[in-house]
Amino acid sequence: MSDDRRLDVLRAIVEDYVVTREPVGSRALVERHSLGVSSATIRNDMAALEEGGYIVQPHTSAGRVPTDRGYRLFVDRLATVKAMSSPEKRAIQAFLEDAVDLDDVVDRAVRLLAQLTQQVAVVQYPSLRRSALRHLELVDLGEHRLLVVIITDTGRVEQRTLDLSTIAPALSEETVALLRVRLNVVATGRRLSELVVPLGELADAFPSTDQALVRAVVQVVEETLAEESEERLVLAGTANLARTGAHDFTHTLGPVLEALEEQVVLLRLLGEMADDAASVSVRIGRETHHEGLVETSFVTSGYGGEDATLARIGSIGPLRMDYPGTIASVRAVARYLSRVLAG
Amino acid sequence: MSDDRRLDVLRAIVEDYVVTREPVGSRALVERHSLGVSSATIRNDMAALEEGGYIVQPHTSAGRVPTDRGYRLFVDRLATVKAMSSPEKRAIQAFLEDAVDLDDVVDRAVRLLAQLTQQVAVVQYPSLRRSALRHLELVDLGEHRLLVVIITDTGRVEQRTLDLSTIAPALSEETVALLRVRLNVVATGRRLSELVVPLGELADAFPSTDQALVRAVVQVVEETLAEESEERLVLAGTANLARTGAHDFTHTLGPVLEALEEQVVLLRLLGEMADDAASVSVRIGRETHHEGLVETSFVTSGYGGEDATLARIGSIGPLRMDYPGTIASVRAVARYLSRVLAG
DNA sequence: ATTGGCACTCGCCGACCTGGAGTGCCACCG
DNA sequence: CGGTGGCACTCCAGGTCGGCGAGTGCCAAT
Repeated sequence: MSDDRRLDVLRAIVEDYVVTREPVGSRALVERHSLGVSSATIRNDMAALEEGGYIVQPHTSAGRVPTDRGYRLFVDRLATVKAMSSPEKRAIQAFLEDAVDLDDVVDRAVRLLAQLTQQVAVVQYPSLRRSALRHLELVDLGEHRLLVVIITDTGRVEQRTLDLSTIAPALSEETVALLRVRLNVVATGRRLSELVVPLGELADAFPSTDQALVRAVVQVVEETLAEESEERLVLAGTANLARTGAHDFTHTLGPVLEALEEQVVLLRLLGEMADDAASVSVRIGRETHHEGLVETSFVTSGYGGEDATLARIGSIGPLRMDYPGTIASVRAVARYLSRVLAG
Repeated sequence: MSDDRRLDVLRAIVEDYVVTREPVGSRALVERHSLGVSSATIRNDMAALEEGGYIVQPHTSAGRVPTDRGYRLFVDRLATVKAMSSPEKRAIQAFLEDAVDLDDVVDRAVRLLAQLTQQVAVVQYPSLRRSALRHLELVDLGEHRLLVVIITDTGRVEQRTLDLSTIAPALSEETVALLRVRLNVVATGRRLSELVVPLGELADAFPSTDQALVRAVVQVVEETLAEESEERLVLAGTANLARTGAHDFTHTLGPVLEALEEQVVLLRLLGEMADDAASVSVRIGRETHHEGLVETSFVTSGYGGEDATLARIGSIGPLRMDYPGTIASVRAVARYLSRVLAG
């Protein structure tokens, strides 16, 4: 018995089901794919595949539908990745290169991905902790308020204001200038995650009158880096859910939207998938470990450079999505996004 | 014939329909509201209301449903505004006051409004052009790159990087410092919209070698202010559409989501409604002038202080929404949002 | 192992029916 | 003249029924 053919059958089922959205039967299968055997043979294979848990029939006397497990096997062993056409590549690159700042890059990337996949796209802002620091700026706002601005090499800018009325009521221009210089000497060019120790030692180098000030500033910087909540996400293409996936969800669309709004859920997912380094990884159905997303799959990739992944982007769609196409799109956008941020 | 009673009937129809989501008939009406007349009389009134275009019946032998026009009359003349309870007020204020920066305030406000109304909430970022300037900062990033940071009194921070390699290859620390000081002298405390002329004259005060630099910086500032695209929006509660409005839309949910993603559409709407100054205003169905939103209504209010409206917030829900409740929520959030930004 | 054949299962779809809610109208009344 | 009770009429919602067809599982044959 040919094990290969069974896999071919599974592939055919997935491909057909993705297109037609309807359970696919043995007859239709032999007609559309040149499998070289009769429908009865296919039926036997199907029975075996069902035995293995790769497909199910919604009712007796209906065709077969892939299960989570079936899709999993499909993406792991059966899917041949589609290559992007050159014009597509150029369009992607051009579109991203036109961006004016980081917000714009992220915004363009997420819209682009939503457009390409016709699904929901999500882009995570470049991680603060894993970025390298380009500049630290201190601005005296008057009224005992100090603005701390953190600028990373990816162009991300974070700011916090600091109330100094109880710490350093008389804030001199010179102290601020000195602190600015020293902070930058210590910090510039380093990964933010490597900064905690050197920053902690900084206060010692200042006269005792200024130490409280220095410590307060250092603390703000550290807090900003530590804040997980600052792992910001941007979404686009939720409308695609309702459009293309109209008959996939309709009654279960609510939970999906809720899950998408709960950024915590997405952040956890993205975090879990970060293990898989910079390559594309896929979560199918229950693998998302989230109730609202059992009928969806999530394709993600890291971005941000060869060595270290800064953050992730991804595309969320119905279980029966075009996996090869989505994977190709996610990979392409991730790649060009990395390139634009590096350049 | 009592014209007043007809309006009472309309009010009753709207109120019932909002609750039951089903066409309301004459019998049910007399049972639930003490109108003091028989159902036959109500039927006559209903016929008159239908004649006037305030209600329609989906089919013969069905109850009546309010039209856009009916809702309009309801909100204009019949709706008594609900007052927020004191605990609610306090909760709103407390929740908004906990925010750490502008992004956080806006984020909290939009989530809060979505939660209160159980609909989609939208908050527009405080307008740059109408804000006053708190500080302008210039940061030399090295490699001929200059970072321009604009900080407004509402806490909004915009930044742009500027490539100077062709303009001022040798950028001296002193020039930057001088420019920073002079920019702030001219700009601090002014409305950004009043800045164009004074900024334009600034270059003349510099030695000719630096004029190109000054002009470039000024241009960036002006561009940033001019960019309509920087009228940023934040949404929340799209999941509420699918949940509560499940049977209102289902098949028309796609277009609604598309419209919401097209921020241009929302911005136009908010812009149109800005005429109505700081008070709450309502767009019902077709009044939105947008195909995807014909089955929705939009309740908005300006916020940002007594004198000048900085931007708007709003709530979008199905045609048959709780208008008094929504209006109360929008007004309350707008009010406390203004207060928090001012404080 | 593959295949043609065949009996069987079931969901889908249209036809049909009936109950009930709601209307419009009319004749009547205070 | 506005309000009311009554009544005939309409038409949707929901349920039942039966036939069609797609699809299956199994078996005997190759």
